Amino acid sequence: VKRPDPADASPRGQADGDPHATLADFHEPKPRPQSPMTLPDLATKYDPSAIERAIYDRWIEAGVFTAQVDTEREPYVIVIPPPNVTSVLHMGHGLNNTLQDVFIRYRRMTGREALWLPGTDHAGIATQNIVERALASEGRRRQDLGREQFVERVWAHVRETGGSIIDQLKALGCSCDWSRTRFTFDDAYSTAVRRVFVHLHREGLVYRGHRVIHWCPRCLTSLSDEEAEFRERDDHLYYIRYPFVGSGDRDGAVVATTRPETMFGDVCLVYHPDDDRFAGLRGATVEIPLSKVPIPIEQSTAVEREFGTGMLKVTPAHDANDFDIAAALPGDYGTPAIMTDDARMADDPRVPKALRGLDRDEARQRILDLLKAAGLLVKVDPYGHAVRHCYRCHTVVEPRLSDQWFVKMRPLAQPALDAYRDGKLTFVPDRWGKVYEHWLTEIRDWNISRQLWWGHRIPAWYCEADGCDHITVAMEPPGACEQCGGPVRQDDDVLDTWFSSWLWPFATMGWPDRTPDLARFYPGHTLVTGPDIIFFWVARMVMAGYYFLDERPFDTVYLNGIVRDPQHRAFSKSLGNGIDPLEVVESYGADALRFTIVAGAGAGTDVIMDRTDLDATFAAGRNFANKLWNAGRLILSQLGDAPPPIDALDPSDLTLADRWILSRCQRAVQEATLALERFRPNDAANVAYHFVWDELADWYLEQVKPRLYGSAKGTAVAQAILVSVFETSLRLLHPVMPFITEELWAHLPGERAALLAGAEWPRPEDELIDEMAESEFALVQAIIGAVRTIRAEYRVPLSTEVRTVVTIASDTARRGVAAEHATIERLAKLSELAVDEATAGVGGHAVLPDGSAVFVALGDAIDVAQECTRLRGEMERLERQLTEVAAKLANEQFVARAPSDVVEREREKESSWREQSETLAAKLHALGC
RNA sequence: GGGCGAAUAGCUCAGGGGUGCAGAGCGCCUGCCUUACAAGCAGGAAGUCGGGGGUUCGAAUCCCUCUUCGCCCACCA
Repeated sequence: VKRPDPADASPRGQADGDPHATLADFHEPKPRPQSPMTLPDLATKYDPSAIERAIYDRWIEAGVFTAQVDTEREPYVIVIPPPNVTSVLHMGHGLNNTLQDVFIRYRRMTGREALWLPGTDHAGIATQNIVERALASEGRRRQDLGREQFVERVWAHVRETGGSIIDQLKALGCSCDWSRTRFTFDDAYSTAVRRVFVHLHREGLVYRGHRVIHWCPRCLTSLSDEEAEFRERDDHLYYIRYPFVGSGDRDGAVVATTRPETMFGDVCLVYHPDDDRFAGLRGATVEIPLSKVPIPIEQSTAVEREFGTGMLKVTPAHDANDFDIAAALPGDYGTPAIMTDDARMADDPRVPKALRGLDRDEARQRILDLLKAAGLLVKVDPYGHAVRHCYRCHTVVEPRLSDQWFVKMRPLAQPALDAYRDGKLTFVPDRWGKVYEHWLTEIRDWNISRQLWWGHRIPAWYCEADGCDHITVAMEPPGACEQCGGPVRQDDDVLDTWFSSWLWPFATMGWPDRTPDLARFYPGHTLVTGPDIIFFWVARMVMAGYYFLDERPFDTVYLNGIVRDPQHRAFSKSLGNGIDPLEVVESYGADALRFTIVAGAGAGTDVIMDRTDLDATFAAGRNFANKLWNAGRLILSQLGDAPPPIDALDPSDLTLADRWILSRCQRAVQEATLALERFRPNDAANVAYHFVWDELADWYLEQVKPRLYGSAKGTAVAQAILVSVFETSLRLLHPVMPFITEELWAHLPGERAALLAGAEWPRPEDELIDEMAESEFALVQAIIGAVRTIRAEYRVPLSTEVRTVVTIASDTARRGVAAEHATIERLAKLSELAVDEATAGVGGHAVLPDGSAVFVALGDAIDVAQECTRLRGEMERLERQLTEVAAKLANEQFVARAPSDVVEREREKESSWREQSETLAAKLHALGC
C-alpha cells in the first residue's frame, strides 16, 4: 500500500477545504446529536388503508384524470382492454391495469394531454354462460324465461359486476377518465356496431355463407376459428372395414378414423389417384357398416397416402375438410347431417334405430361394440392429436354445416400487415409482432354470427314472402322486404363479441359521428394487453382502424405476461388458485401491489404469485412503501419552514455527500426516464427503488443527520438538498406508487403543484451529473464498507472504543475520506474513523474502485492469530489473481488484439495487486506470522 | 408437422451486440430494539449462468447440437 504523502497531513480536512471537519472532532467524545424537531403526524408504520381512499377522492375532485379537448398539449391515449362483465377482476387485470396506469401517469407528468379511456365489454358468450349457470342452479334454462326475460336477467348481472369492476380499478389507483366510461352495449356503441355491419355488407365484406363451422354443442352456438382452441388429447385411431356390396362383409376397404360416430354421414370413400394399392377401385361401391347404406369409392389428391390405410371416409356435413373434398368431386353427393345441434345421433333414416338419440360419446362406444361384433373393426391404435374445444366452456367442438355470417378478411388484413412491416406498429417484446404477422398472412374468413341471446342482434331481416329469399340489411328495422315488400323477420342471431370490441378505439369516442373527442384522441398510442388476444382483438382493431378511419388505432402494443401460481399454472376460477387484488390492496396497500407487480414483471414475462404466502409475495412492495414512508417522516420532520431552492445555494457550501446525492438523483432521473420511454416499467421502478433505499436512505440520510440535528454546520444547505432530492424521488415513484407519493407530497413545505398527479416529471439534464463527486464518494463507501466488514468479522462491538486507522493509497481517495470526516461517524456507525499515516496494528484491507487499496487497522481489539489466518487467506487470493493476470499479460495475442484500455486495466490490476501483496507480506512479518 | 420462448444462488427473476457482470428481491446464517423505519440496520454464506461441441486472445453472453419445460400455429382423417 502506498504511503500517503506526509506533506499532505493533518489537518487534512481543512487542507481540503472542508470547513466543517477537523481531526479533533473525532477524538472529542461528544453528546449524541438530538433531533431538534418532532416528527410530523405520520404513523410509524405506513398504513395505506388510512389514506388511499381520501387521496383518490382528491384526484377525482381536482379532475386530473379528465382529458381536455381544447388544450395545446399533445395527446397521449390509451384505451383500456375492456374487462368482461362476467365477474370481478383478478390479478391478471391487476397487472394489466397497473401497467397502463404507469404509462398514462408518466405521460401525464411529462405534459401530454393524457387520456385513459375506461370501460367494460358485454362479452356475449362468456356472460351468457355465467347467467345460464346461475339459472341452472335454480333448475331453469334460458328457454324457460324466453329471450326478453333472459336478456333482462343478464342486464341485472352486468349492472352489478360492471360497477364492481370500476370500483376495483379505482382501488388499484387507476387514473382513468371516468367521464368517458363506455360499455360495448351502450346505445351509441351499438349504433356503431350496426353501422359497421351494414357498411361492410354493402361493400361485400360481410356475407352469408353455407359451410362447416365450429359448433359448441353445449353453448349451442357457432364459434370462430380463434374461439375453437386446440387441446391435445389421447385418442384412438379406429380401422374400420367398409365391405364391398355383396361381399358378405368378408372383403372391403379399410378406413382409419378417429370419429366412427360420423360414419353414417359418409358420402363416399376416397383414395389418392396415384396410390397403386387401390388401383381400379374407383367406382366400386361399399356399404357403410351397420347402416348398410351404399356409397361409392372416389379419388382425391387431398388424401395423405402415408396416413392410416390411405383410404379416407368423406363426411361433408361433419368435417370441414371433407366438405371441401366432396365439393371438389365431380358428382353431387349431398351433405347428410346425422347429428343434432347438441351432438346426439339424429333421428334420421341413415342412422340405425338403436343409435338414435345417443350422444356422440355413447354412440361411439356402441358403434365400436357393434363393429367388433360384426368383425368390421380391424384394428385400434392409440393416437394423440389436437382437438378443438370451446374456449368458454371447453366442450369438444362439433364441426357442423350451417348458414352463418362471415367477414371477408383478406382486404381488411392487408393494411394491418403493411403497418407492421412498415414499422408503423411495433410490439413490445418484438417477437409478438411475428405472431401477429403470421396470423394475418394466413388469415381466413371470420364467422361472426352466434346463436346466442346476449349480444348485438344481427341487423338482417329475412323476407317471409313465398318465392322471395331476399335479406334486408339495415340500420333500423325495415317495415317490409326492400325487394318485394313482403313481411320480414329479423335474424335471431347475435354478433360475435369481438365484432363489437374491434371498434373499441374509435366507437368509444363517438364514431361514426365526427366528434371532438375522435378528432383529438384518435389515433391513440399505447395498447397494453395479453398476448392471448392478439388475434381476437389486437389485429382486428388495427384492421378496423385502417378500414374505417384510415389510421392505426395505436402505435405500440405492449404485451404483459400472465399471472401464474408457483406451479406455473395460470390463475383460474376452477383451480381456485387466484389472488383477489382487492384482498391484497386491503392487506398491503395498492402501492405495494403495484410496485411488486411492476418491478417483478418485464415485458412479456409471466409473474408468479403464491396465494399461500402473500406476505412473501408482496414483501418487496410493502417493505419499500414503508421505507419510503419512514424516510419521508425523517425528512419532513427536519425541513423546518421552506428551505431555499438548491439553485440559490452557494456551490462552495455543498459537501461531497451533497454533490454526490444530487448527481445520483439526476442519474436516477435519467435512467427512469429512459426506461419508461423504452417501455421498461420494471427498470424504472427498480431504479427509483435502489436510489431511494440504497443511496438516499442508507447513505445520504445517515450522513446528513449531524447537520440536520445542528451538531454540524450547514443545516440549511442540507435541508435544501434533502427537499430537492426527496421531491424528485416522489415524482419518479409516482407512476408506480401513486398513493403514498401523493400523501408525502402533500406534506412537503414550499410552493409546488398542489397534486403530484398533476406535477411535472423531472427533466433529465446531463450537466447535473457530477462524476467527480460520484467517484470520490464511492471511495468513501468502499472504505467504510471495509471498516464495517472487519469490525463484524472480529466482533468488535460498537460500544468498544477503537482507534481506527486508515491508510489510503491514492490522493483521490484521501481527499474523499478527508472531506467526509465530519459526517462519517454516523453513517459508519463507528465510534471513530481517523486518517493517519501510522499503519501500525492489525486489520484488513479492501480494494477500492479506483484500483488502490485501503488498509484498515483496528488496534488492540483484534486477536493476532486470527488476523494472521485472515491475512494468509488474503495473500493466497492475491497470488491466485496475480498468476492469472500475469498469464494474461504474457499472452501476446491478448496484448496485440484486445482493446488497449482493457490491456491497460490488466496492467493496473497487476501492479496494484503486486503492491498489496508486498504490503501484506510486510504485515505478516510484522505480526510474527 | 412447423414456429416461438424459457433453462442463471434454496425460491421468483434481472442481465447478456465480448474485458470490473456473476446481480436483485425473498429465504438462510451472524451481530444489533442505534431517538425515520425490526416491514429495520450492519456483516455474511450461497451459483462450474441446463449438458456437450465450436468460433475467439477471451464466451453466462455468439454459432451448432442435445435434454427438459412452456406457448402458438397447422385441413394426416
